[in-house]
Amino acid sequence: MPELPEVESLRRGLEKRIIGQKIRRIEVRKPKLVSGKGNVRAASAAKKARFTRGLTGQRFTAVERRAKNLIFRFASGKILLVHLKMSGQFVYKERGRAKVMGGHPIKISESELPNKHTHVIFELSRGTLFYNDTRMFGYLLYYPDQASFEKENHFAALGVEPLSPAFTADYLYKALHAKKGALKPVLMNQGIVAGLGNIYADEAAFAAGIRPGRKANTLTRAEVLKLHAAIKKILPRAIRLGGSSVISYRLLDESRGNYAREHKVYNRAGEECLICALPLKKITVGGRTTVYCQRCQR
DNA sequence: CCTAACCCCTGCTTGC
DNA sequence: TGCAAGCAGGGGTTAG
Repeated sequence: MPELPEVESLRRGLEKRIIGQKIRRIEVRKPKLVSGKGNVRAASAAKKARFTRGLTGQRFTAVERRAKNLIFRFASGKILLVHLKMSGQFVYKERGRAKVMGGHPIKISESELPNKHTHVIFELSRGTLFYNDTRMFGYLLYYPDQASFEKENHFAALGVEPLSPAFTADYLYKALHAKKGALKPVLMNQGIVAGLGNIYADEAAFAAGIRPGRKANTLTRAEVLKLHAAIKKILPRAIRLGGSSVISYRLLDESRGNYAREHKVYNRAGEECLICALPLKKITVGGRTTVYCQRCQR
């Protein structure tokens, strides 16, 4: 489940590989994924044609990230917005043999693509970009220009970027104290902090020594400071390691991110707490599987 | 104003 | 061993 560090890692890989390249051909195998919300089957064919026509021949100029969204910009001003949701992934394969780019040899994948989970294929100048998505919750949205992108205002409900200066301990304190519910749903609320998901919410809560189920408005100033510092420390570390590869998340070259091996609680229910050795407890908070240490987290 | 439930979808896990 | 039901999960939407 790609969260901010995974999407950011992917963004960096995409930036390195595809900027400057042109889209030669597009094959949309699952029109639903490029049809936006409220899609009716009848509208899908038209949306697919619009998507394909609109982006064929376009040259990539930038790859940006907002929360867990990827924003591809083109020389013409056109825009492609992608959300990977649960299982979306991009894989890029350079045509021909491995060659050195940016000082690193490109890893040639062993897997065969396209496969049954490949829903959109972008043939680029020098290679092929595959969009795979097992659960098909993800989507790719095409905007003909900046104006239409802004008009749709897809990011209207998003809160601050946790790695931006706007995300201060004070901001977090106020947000937490404005809520009556548990801590974890607040951390995962994209309208408050944009980009945290199940993994990093649990990891941050552990690092701060706070139970995910604690009422958000009972956190002290000191606790919020620790939580804020934990988020500011964990996310860059995870990005540096390429994110957490659990389930289907892979980097652009299909390699795995290395942050999963540093998880202290996520996916470790029943295993020993790395601090006190007590078995980690698994509960549900806000409808999400949650793991924490009953002794180290208060 | 909030929270809980539902939904989208497939693959893995569990239980019989 | 096989199969069906259950579950997971981001996040938008709907119901309560």
